[in-house]
Parts: sequence; C-alpha cells; structure tokens
Amino acid sequence: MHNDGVSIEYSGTGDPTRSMELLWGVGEDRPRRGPKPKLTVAGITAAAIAVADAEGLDVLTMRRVGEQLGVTAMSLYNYVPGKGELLDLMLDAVYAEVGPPAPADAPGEPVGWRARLERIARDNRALYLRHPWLLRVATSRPVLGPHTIAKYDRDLRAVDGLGLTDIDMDLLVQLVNDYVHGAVRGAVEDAQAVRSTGITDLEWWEAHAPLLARVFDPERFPVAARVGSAAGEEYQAAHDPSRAFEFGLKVLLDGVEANLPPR
Amino acid sequence: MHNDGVSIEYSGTGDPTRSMELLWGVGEDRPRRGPKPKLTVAGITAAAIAVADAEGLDVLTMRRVGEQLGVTAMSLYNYVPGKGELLDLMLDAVYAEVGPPAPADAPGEPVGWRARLERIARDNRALYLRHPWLLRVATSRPVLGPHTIAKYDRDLRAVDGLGLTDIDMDLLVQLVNDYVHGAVRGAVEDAQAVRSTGITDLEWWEAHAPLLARVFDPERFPVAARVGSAAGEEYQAAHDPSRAFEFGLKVLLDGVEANLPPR
DNA sequence: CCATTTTAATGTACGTCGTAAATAGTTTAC
DNA sequence: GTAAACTATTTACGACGTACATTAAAATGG
Repeated sequence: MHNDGVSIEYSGTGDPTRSMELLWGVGEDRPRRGPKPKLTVAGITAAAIAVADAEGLDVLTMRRVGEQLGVTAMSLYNYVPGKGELLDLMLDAVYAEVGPPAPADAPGEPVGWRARLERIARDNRALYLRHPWLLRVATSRPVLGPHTIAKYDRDLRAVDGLGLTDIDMDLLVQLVNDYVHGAVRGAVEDAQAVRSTGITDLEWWEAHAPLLARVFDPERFPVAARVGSAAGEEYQAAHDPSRAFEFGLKVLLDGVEANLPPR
Repeated sequence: MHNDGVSIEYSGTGDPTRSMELLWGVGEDRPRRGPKPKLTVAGITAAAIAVADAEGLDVLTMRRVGEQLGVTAMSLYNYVPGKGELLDLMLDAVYAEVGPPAPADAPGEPVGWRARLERIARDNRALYLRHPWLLRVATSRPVLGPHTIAKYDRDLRAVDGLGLTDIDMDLLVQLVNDYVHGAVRGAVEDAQAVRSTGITDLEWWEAHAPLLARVFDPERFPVAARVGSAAGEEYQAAHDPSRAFEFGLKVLLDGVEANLPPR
C-alpha cells in the first residue's frame, strides 16, 4: 500500500501567478477553434471538492478527479496547470461559502464586536467540518483569490471601528482564525481516525490499556494520570465536541475584551 | 515532478499497538542469533528527524533515511514496521526535548500559573521552530509514548492547584497548545515558502501586484484594502515574527485570568 | 568443527502517484 | 478543402511505500 494514512497537500506549490489568473478569470477569451471543451475550471474544482469531501485528501488524485468527470487525468491539464493550482482553486471556492461581507447594519447581522467574532469563529468551524480536508491544506503565502479577499474583508469588519490600529485588527483576526483552526483540527482528526480505522475510541483504549498499565507509572506522572482518566471518562460519558470549542472561544474573547482600547 | 510541494504525513497510520511497544521498549529481548544489527530504533528515529529537520517532510522517505544510515530502505523494516510507526517514534522523540516535569518548587521554575503557561507556550513554539515538520504531522489519536505523557503531565502541572476541575484543566492546556500550533504554523509556512521557492515576500508581492491592481476593486473591500496594505508595509518594515505570537499569548492568558475560579 | 537455525541486509517487483511528450481526433478560419 | 488550433488519450518516466525472495552473517547443538 502506498500511503494508507492521510497525506496532506500544500496549496501554492504550483505557479501562483497562473493560479491567480485562473482565480480571477484572466485571459478567458473563448477558444476560437478546436473541439468544444467538455469541462470547465469551475466544474473541475467542484468535482475535486466533492472527492475531497467524500473521501479525503489522500484519495484526491488527478486520476480520481478525472474519473469523477468521465475523463482521463491528463485532460485536466488542459484547464489547470497542475494539482497545486487545483488546490488553490479549491481553497478559494470553499471560502465562497461563507458569503460576501454584508453591511454592518444589514438585518440579521450580529451587533457588537463580540457577537460578530463569535459568528466568524462558528462559521469557520462549520466550514472546516463541512470540508475537513481544509485543515490539511497549508495556506502559506495564500493565493489571493476573490473569495479569500472577501473573507478577509468580512473578518476585519468584525473588529473595525473599535479604535484598534490596522495592525492590531490584522493580528486579532488572525488570532481568532488560528484558534479555530487549532481547536477544530483536534476534533476532526479524532472523528476521522474512527472512520478510517474502524476502531472506536473505546476499543482503542481497551486495546492499549493493558500495555499502558504495564509500562506507565502513575507515581511518576500523577497529574497526567488523574486528569487523563477524568477527561477520558467525561469524554466517554457525554462527549460534546462543541464544548471544548465554545470554552476556548469564551476564554479567548474575554481576553480580547480586556485588550480593547477604552471607548 | 512528483510532488514539489510539502506533503504532510499522518502519525498513527501504522499499527498503534506496535508503535506503543516500540515506544516503551517492550519485547526488547536481545536477539540471540543472526548478524549483529547495524542499526537501532533510536538511531533510525534520530536519522529520520535529522532528515526532516534539514529537508522537510516531503523528502523524508524510507530510501532517504536508509541512505542517511548507509543502508537500503528495506533494512529499516527490520526495526520499524513502517513509515507510520516511524513518525510516531519521531513525535515522541522530539517531545523528549522539552524535558521531564520538574517539581513546582525547583529552582528556576517559573512561579505562578501565568508564568508557567507562558513558559509552556514559548517552549512549544521553540520546539516547532526547531522541527517545523511537527506542524505537518497530524496527531489524531496520539500514540501515548513516554515523552508524550511526560509532556502532558508537565503541561497540566502549570494549571494544577488553581481550583479548576480536571476537565477544565485538560481543556485549558489544550487551548494553549492549540493556540501555539495555529500561531506558529502561519509563521513557519511563510518562512518555508521563501526557502523552498526562492522567492521573497517582496518579490512575490511585486510579481502579483500588477494583476491584483487590475482585478481587485478596493471599493468593494475597503477594510481589507486598508488593513491589508498597512499590515503588508509593517511586515516589510520591521518584521518581528514573535510579535504576533506574544500578542496572541497575552490576549489568551488575559482571557484565562478572567475565567479562573476566585481564590 | 560443522550443520542447523535464526536474523539482518539486499535485490527485485508491484501498484500508486504527478505529469511530460507524443499522438489522435475535432472544430473553426481561410 | 485544407490548414491551423485546440482537446482528449495513450504511453512513459521516475518517484513513492513495501511485499517477497534471496543472500550473508552470527549463535547454537551436536
């Protein structure tokens, strides 16, 4: 077996200039000659997202995407320069789901910075849960697609007008996004471990308890022993995946509140 | 080219039971017959870490690790069941670097929960900077190696005795670790993008500015335009990578303070 | 000491991946 | 109608993890 784990991919490995042209639809003068294209960039992107959503990033291969569209892998290269650029397109496409920034006074928009940041955090969490592969795509030097920028704008509006410097606004938005990424990552990976291995947490624990009992000395690590077993039991008894998330979010936003400039 | 990006790997894809036996040194009865082993599990782990540190996770192949040790890839399989288990070993090995938990009253130990949590966060950050590939290894269903447990114990001691429930202690430690992971991830990936592509941030920006100027409408995203360019300039002028980290850490710990039980 | 047994290291091979290059087929422009 | 432009397929290459078969080396039992 080549890779029975979950291989994570890197966005931006392709030619970023080409990615950006694709993202912004530059140079889309319709081809004048030759056979009608069976595919579109948007269609390929959607198919790739569907594959990644359903089967994970490690099954997302050019051959698999082609198959999804009734086409060979190499056909895709008529539309997309390579897999790296396709990942860039996938990223920007899912960011479209959070929607464009709305005016602050639009009906239904949360009022107050705290409600707005909570909304952003929860929307991001939902996005990660819908597209778990997002957590595994590194976004270093992000390709600035239209929806990526829209999301950035939307995020920033949550903390605009509070007397923060531009720099601090940027830092704050990044802080919230970093937190959400980290918090969801753990939860999603747990769930995927269950699905991909077919072993539940309980079974896993029971399989390893005997070995741990033999090698682990609770005297040496008393706090870990106590808290670990307490957390394990709680986790078994009433596992609410959003509880840790909401706990951390509250703590984080309390900290933000303490660091806002006086009104 | 097969994968010019950075492929990220998954710990725990091998047989976790076998990994734990390796981690705890179970069944290490010395071989009675046959040629002397040229290698050791610890040596292989160290070599793999060296490769990953120096060249990144995408160059970490069994063939490459073998080469590092003057041996073919297949030799490694006499010591380690597969690459997944090797990753488990690498993880636990680097956790050893943070050192065993020390008694709270040992000389040099920070006093007070806040100083202890800061220490943990900064130690973790330093660990990620030394071993950037750590950020790319998913730790779902972590294999409970000795140093992993020691680290957990060490982390928990920072918040022990504050009147928190065991569950809240666990959540709090996880919160800090999640934050550090998220914050360092962005910074490290930026740096790696520069190294692996040979393009500096300034060059990258200059290459894309013309296209962006053509397609990006600042009227539509005024906040992003303003803050983005301010952040970009600041970033160019005086880039202190630890600034964002310390900012976030302060905010987070202020939030923790607001959520501690009254003394 | 030698034959047997056990273990380590190697060599070869398979099926996977991304994608370069060559080829075949299709549509439009002149 | 022919040439040019374009799309889709086929084939092939070098990488990957690792199964399998083979060879070499050490310790044991006689």
